[in-house]
Amino acid sequence: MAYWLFKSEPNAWSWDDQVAKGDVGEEWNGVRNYQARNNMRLMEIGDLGFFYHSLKEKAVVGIVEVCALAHPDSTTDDPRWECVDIRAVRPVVKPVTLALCKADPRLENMALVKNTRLSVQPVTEAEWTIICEMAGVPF
DNA sequence: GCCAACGTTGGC
DNA sequence: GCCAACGTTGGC
Repeated sequence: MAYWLFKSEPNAWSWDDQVAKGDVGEEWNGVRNYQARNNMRLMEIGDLGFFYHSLKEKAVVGIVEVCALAHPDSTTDDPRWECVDIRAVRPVVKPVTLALCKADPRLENMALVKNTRLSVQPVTEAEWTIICEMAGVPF
């Protein structure tokens, strides 16, 4: 069981869009970055992730679960690009902002803090626990 | 809207 | 295989 973080611009694909897909979930498509793709190839069914809104909001707003392994990205014919499917599990009680993560010395090595441009990132178990606590989510 | 950071591309 | 140029992301 591993933990991840999925970054999205809310005007392109928001938490509400994700929730509307229900348990069927949705492809996390459109990723054109090798590091992000490689992370998705490592994912297993049932892995959990944070759903993060970039730009104006800059906060973790929900919890998602991987519900399909990496497969070709349907938005391109280029065989290099693959993606997983994810489904919404539950919203957070309190959004955890980037500023909060930066302010917590336990999170200073988080990819979210150190590598702001990576759109699909690994999250350590320690980071997962800390942010779930801050978010008021029982995981 | 600007700019820093980073990734990718392509010429050599 | 190096590196300059360029494009994109995302925080501010």
